[in-house]
Amino acid sequence: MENGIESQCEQCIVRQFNSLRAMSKEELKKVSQSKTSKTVKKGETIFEEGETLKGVFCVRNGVSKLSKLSANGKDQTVKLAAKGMVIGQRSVIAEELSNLSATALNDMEVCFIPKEIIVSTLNTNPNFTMEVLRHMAHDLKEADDVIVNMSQKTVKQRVAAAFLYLKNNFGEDENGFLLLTLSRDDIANVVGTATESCIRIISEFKKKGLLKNYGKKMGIVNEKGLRDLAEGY
Amino acid sequence: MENGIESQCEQCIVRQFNSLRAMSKEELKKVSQSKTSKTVKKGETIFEEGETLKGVFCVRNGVSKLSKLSANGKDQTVKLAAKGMVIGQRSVIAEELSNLSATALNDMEVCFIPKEIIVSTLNTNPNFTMEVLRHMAHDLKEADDVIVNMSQKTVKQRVAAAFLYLKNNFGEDENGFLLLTLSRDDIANVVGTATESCIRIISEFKKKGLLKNYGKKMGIVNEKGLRDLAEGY
DNA sequence: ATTCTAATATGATATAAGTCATATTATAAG
DNA sequence: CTTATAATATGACTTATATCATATTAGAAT
Repeated sequence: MENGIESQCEQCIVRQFNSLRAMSKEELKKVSQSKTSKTVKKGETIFEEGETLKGVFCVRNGVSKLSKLSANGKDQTVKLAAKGMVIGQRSVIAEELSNLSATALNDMEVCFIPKEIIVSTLNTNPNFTMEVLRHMAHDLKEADDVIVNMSQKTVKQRVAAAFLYLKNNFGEDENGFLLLTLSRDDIANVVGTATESCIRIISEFKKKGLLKNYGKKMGIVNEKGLRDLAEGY
Repeated sequence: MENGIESQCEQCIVRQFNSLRAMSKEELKKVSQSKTSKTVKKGETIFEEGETLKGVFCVRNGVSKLSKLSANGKDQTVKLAAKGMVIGQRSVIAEELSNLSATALNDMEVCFIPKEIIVSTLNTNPNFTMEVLRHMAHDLKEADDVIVNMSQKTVKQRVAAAFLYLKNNFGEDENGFLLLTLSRDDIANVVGTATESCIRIISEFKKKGLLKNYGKKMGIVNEKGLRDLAEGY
């Protein structure tokens, strides 16, 4: 849709971090031709649980949560997708309805890539297929870890782990504040707890000198302390 | 190792249920030649968390739990692998240490398939690769569901769901008893709860006419009741 | 049978964490 | 600037579930 220099996937830096890097020049050209860029405002959804996806989305900017509504009406965030990640792959590959919703946690720029291109590349380029498979294997391992954390760690440990995760995956600025700013409610949905519990624990962590904040921005003060807390008791 | 008629993978029925069905006749012949069958007694481990797997295991008989030790020393079962399932694939594909341990929940027969054959087939047979990818995509979806259940459902709901899962995946005999008999402790590890809590809830379910037992064998009496319980309140 | 050990059962208690209520503070909208 | 609305904070209370203790029962070993 857009036609700036960034619209050529061949030159897109973001691609280096996902399975698209295993595509050939010609395949990338096709992707470039058929892809559409779009902006998604904070809070808007990219796709919904139960939808049939017509393609995958490559995150160029911003962060999306992948979440699922539970029977009791609460939203559980299963994964956060940052710049460079491709979302919707699983449903396209399995040819199933999406099991997750994708919602922008801040303003985003995403590229939509029609599933036909993904499927045909999977059928013709074994390197690409293997790369996708490796990514999926990695995602599966991470999901296993989340299962164990959910069932075996206390809410306090999970909140501590969540902040370490945010630092490791999204980084911090020169003053030690996390680049990804989430509301308490968003964090609660990642951790799988009530918003009030999340707020209480964050307050406690601030009092204990583990976390700091400057307005909405949160920062880690004592990383080792957080890690100790997240691991054992 | 063994040489009965069953040792020819080409004829093995079990194969129909896993990704090996996408292999060609010649590939299966190679698998037949290099595979080894072995029996694993109840309680023995097939592989341990942190091990480098030299291949994958195809379950011919019995059931294995795939579990991970949490920091507090408790064992969390992430998945149960029944007849026909291939375990260890994820680690072989990602070329990583295994993130899970596999332990026999009853006496098992498994075939070991060296990773070289798996890797070379992945590199040469796109059908096989796609089949493995589809399986992995399915596993990932299931893992997402487990994450949501773990964080959003009560222990009671999860116990109810576990019995429904056992019925759906392992079946029941003519008298309505589950074919897979697990100890309370095993069930507790699947559900992610304390053994005592698990025992208590099962007792309650028996009193309420949801479950029955005959010695160690457990059976579902009121499936709808269990389902209602597992879903909402 | 008899003994030993593991599995199941149940009570008592402590505690983590959810829920409901109500402030207080930010941020957006007019 | 003022008002409205959303986000954060904290208190009070309830409940689910873990933990510790102790029976009871079943299964294995001798």
